[in-house]
Amino acid sequence: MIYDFRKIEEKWQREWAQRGTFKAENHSDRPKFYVLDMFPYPSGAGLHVGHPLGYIASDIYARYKRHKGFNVLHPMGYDSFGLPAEQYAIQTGQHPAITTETNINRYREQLDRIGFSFDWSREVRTSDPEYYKWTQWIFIQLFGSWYNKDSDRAEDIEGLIAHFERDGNENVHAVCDADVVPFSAGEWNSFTAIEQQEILLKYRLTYLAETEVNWCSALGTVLANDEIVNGVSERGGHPVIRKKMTQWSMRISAYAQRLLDDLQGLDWPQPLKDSQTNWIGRSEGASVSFKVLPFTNGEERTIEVFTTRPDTIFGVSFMTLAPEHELVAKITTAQQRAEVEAYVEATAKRSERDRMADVKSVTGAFTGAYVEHPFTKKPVPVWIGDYVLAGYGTGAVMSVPCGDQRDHDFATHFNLPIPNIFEGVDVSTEAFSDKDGAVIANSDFLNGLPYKKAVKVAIAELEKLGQGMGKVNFRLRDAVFSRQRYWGEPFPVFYVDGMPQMIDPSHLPVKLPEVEKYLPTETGEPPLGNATVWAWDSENNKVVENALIDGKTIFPLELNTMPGWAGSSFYFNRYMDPHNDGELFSKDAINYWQDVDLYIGGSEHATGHLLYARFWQKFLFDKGMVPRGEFAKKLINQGMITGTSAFVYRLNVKFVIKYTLSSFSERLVQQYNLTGVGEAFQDGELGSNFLFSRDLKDIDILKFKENYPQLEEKLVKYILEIIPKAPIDNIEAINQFNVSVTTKEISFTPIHADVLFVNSSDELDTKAFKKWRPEYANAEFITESDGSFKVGREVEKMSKSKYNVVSPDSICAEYGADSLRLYEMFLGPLEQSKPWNTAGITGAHGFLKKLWRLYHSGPADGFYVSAGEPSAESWKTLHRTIKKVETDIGNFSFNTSVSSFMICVNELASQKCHHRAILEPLAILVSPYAPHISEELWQLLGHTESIATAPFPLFEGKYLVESSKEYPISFNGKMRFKLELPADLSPAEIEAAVMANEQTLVQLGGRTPKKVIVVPGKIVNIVG
RNA sequence: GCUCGAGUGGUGGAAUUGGUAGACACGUUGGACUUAAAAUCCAAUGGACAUUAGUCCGUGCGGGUUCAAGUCCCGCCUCGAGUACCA
Repeated sequence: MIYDFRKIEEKWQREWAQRGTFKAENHSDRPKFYVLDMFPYPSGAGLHVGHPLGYIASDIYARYKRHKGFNVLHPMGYDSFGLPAEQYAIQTGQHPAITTETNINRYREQLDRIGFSFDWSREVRTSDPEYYKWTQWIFIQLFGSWYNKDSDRAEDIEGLIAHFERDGNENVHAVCDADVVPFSAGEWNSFTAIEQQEILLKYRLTYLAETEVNWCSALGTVLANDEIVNGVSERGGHPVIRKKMTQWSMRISAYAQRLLDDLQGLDWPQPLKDSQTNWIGRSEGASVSFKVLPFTNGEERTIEVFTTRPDTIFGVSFMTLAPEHELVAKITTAQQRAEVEAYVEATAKRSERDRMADVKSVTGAFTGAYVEHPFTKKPVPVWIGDYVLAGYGTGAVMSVPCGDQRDHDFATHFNLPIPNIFEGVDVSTEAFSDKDGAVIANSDFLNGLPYKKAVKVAIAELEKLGQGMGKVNFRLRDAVFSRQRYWGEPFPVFYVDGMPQMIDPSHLPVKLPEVEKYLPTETGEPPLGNATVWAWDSENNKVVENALIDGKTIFPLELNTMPGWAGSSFYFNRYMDPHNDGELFSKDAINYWQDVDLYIGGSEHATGHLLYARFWQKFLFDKGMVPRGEFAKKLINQGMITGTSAFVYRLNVKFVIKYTLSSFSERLVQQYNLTGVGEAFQDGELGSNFLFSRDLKDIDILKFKENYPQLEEKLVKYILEIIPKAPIDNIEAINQFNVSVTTKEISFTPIHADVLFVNSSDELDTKAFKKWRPEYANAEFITESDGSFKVGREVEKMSKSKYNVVSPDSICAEYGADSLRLYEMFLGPLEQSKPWNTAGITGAHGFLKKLWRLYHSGPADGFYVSAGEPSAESWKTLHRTIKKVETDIGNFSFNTSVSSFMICVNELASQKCHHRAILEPLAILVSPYAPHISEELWQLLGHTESIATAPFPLFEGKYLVESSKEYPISFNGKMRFKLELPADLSPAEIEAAVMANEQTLVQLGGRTPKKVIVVPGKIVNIVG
């Protein structure tokens, strides 16, 4: 009876769906286990074999946990808002909701074929109004909260208002805008409502503020820092510049310290934690304020700087501000104004990418202003320079050229003094930035102190002056939360007198309006401005169309939408109770499921999704809505499956054309610098129409001429056909030339061939290739000596543009989902990146056939297991496998457990084991990996219930007890032979037995060993 | 530049706490079955030398510790990932 995987897989996928086998209950006596995958963005390209890798691993784990008696939550959904759907809409006019729906259906079809045990009844889609209702709801909660540094958590804004009414903002320690001015209770109460709202906005956890943003004009939107890679947009690679715009921001910076601290307790990959630590970028130092000179008409200005080296304060010889620093315009002297303004303008125009590409060149300008050194009271010149970043610290630095290389470069370039404050160090050519090697000198009260002490003393002295204090600074900046896009969550916000108002949660969701154009409007307004009327009727509490904004009952709505990460920052909680219309999730559900036990996804989300999601989780935790401050206990980054691209090699040729002139004019002589000789030469280069097989491409011009004389002739002919006939465009002159071509140099350009046209022996279907690339329709394929045309191979990222995509559907069709699952796991360690090679799948497929045969090789055709007692050998094989598989799953070492299955089946087959006592537990062991075949065998074994919840076989050590051990006997550490000895011998007995052995005597050749090492149960080493 | 991670056969990769290097699979070669192919099964497969027995070499390179090193220590090399003027 053959293993008909198509029938079996289709049958069980249908059965599971009908029976609701994997539906998780929110109430259970069994312990809970939550296994989560990062939900995909449903792109138009569909899945390739790299995508399901993590899903397969998590599915194995989820199935294993079900066998172990857990109530498993294993949901799946779609992160379905985002740029590509919208870009597609702009190009084709198709509504993103429609293309998204199509893509989701395709994804679902592909996922279903792989046999995942997802509980689809809990599916969420971020673009579904029933879902984004809650994204909007959380936004409202954030708006209604402020961060209290004293309690170190987010609190309701009402409490803050009460405090203002009672005591003003004195003694309020909030994480908020730096430019909040102090006010008393009396002042607060006398402020207008709008003034009060303006002040409160500076405290809220999400706030509207004019900030420096990353503006990408090609995408027509702002981008978050993690959406920019190497100075260009992550999507599309468009240039990005810094620009001031009024935007919604999220005060993630309030949580910087907690986000850092709580990493400690997470079982996440170290590289991922490192990159979050890096991104948060905590640094300890001091803030120092410098007074701006002179103190005219009583107006005293100071410039704040942050430094990690307050100990070097006596080395300050100038100060540098970021060109965007707000004081630049105010302190620049009339004399320097023109230069400074020109510099500021020039830097503002530069894109991020230009700036990054140009790190080495030093630029800047002198403002003409001076500040006073806090200790020496000497004037310090103030410069601006773009090496100082506006967004970090205060956007100003105290420049210590002897201790900081960038300051040193700047000083050298502009000829500024470089005072030395280190004992016995030469700083004339290079700054001395080694903290621990330094003893401070020329620094008044810091003289003779080492780094750490000097820092302490300097801070203490600054505090005495009231001009500084110890400070911790973070690199992490607040996250810009608005996007000028259509396909995202609308804000639940309308504006009254220019101040943002939250729509009452009872009226959510605020649904996206229909628009005709998805591009931002000409005026730079977001696409929602394209809706005929997109306004809020505050009387009837609804979005209205075709009504005039009157500022009384009809108000303008926020036109921006939320960024992609909004919907993904809490979806793991929503899965717990996805259809709850009255709450984000019920108390019962969240208290039962608590948090994610295992989260699997890509490492590219390290500083985006995974940081934002932790932030929102902490916020919900502060508000008492979730019981855990971290949402995922354990996280694994699956590696990438790379593609194996195929190449053909196009012959390129460098050639010389010789023009022999029968007669030539004075003009030609001049134009081509002819020296009176009747010849002119011109070099040329072109790609030919000849495609070479891979092993032929390592050939030089001499060999080429020798090996392919006819080809060279053709090539010359080809060149003659397509090059201009004469070095001038005078038609009449052509006849005066005799043209000949000599090939001079050849090279090969690799050209992608679609892997679909390549068989397992790397041979290319040249007909299919020609049809696919019409520009090579007339190309000549130069084959190997055996007549085959072979492609070259190279490992690259799997992508459509590289024509190396292998789809899971084609694998499922040819080998089955179980084969795909096994093979993906078998490829190598989960976390590692590894190349896909379709040829290898026969190994996994062959294993499944052998497994099937194990249950089908009785006396008659068909299913067969026997009763009775299996051999000791078979018991040993089974229990060794149970043990191995359990430890492997525990270590997420799925590749090694697949090989242990292979070993097990190979052994059982050679033992001719047909015993139910062995084959029944074996089916369960294999079931997490290859669920379809296991279900089928389980049913054939006579079970009516699904195998999914069958208890995992218990390991029993008694089956592995050995009566003897085959000892490797080594001499000076080199294994020479093996010796079977009883397992219960003492070391002395082992030694005696080994020394008495014939082979030992041969090895020793009469010498007496110096020492014999016996490790019972392991090895014997004879040192001679 | 900085921070991580990794280098093992033709290929993907195994190797418990320092204890038989190369499990398992792909590929290759040879054989059986077959009219033939597919499928299946059997055997060989790190390199060199050797008729066999066997010997020597071998986990990126150079040292070291140890009875014993892919594994531990020191110094390099190469590749990959992340980050990048963070004061």
